[in-house]
Amino acid sequence: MPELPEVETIKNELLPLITGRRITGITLPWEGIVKESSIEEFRHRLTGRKITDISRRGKYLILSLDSDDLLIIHLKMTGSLILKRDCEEPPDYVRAVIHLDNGSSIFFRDLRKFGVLRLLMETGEIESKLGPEPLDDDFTPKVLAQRLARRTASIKAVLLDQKVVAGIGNMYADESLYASGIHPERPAGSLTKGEIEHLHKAIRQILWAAIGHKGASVNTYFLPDGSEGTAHYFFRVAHGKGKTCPVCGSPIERIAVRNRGTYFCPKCQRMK
DNA sequence: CCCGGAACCTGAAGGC
DNA sequence: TGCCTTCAGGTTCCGG
Repeated sequence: MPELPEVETIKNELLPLITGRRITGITLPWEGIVKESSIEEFRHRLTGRKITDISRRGKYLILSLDSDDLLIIHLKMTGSLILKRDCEEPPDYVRAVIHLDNGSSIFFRDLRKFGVLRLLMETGEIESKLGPEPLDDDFTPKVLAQRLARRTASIKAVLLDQKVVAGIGNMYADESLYASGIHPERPAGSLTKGEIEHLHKAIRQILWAAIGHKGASVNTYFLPDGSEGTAHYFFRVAHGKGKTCPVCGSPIERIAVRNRGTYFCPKCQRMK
């Protein structure tokens, strides 16, 4: 499940390999992956264009083109981008292929077909859906506090809201709440200043560390070369079925918050 | 605006 | 063995 660290890793890995490359064609084994433009228009606007940059905002990947179009990629839950030579065996579940002028292609594989490709002229549409980048310098505890204030929903649900903070998903929400000793069902607006400061620090540390480990390959996430990240080896509660708390030894509990599997230590993360 | 639940999808895993 | 149910969890849509 690609969240901020996984998407950041894909961006970092692809950047030196595809910038400057020209797109020679698009293959769409599943046309439903393209949103908001016709297949013909999509192909036409991409074919022959040069990729000038690749960046990330929240969980979105943004390929900049020399036409000033932006190719917006969202991997949703099971998407990954695999870069392969055209002479190699293609991966399974390929929904789109971006053919490049150096004999390689970017394969968008996505078991569950939730992934999305769309062309935009500017980033306004995705900016309007996203809150601050948690790793930017201007994401301060005060900014987080303002975004949690007066919210009655659980802190877990609010952390998953991309308008509050961009890029946090189920795994890193659980890890951040565990690290800051906050019960996932606490109303977001009830957190104290000290708890918010702790949570803010935990979010940044955990996301930075996960990027250092090139993301967490808990399910269908792979790096563009097909290898796996190792961030999940360092998870303390996320996907912690049958695990025990590394601090107090209590069994990790699983509850559902907004239909999300939520793991926490009932002793270290109290409701108060 | 805020909140929670359903929908979108497909395969793996577990129960019987 | 095989069928059935449940689980996985990012985003959007919809009703309250």
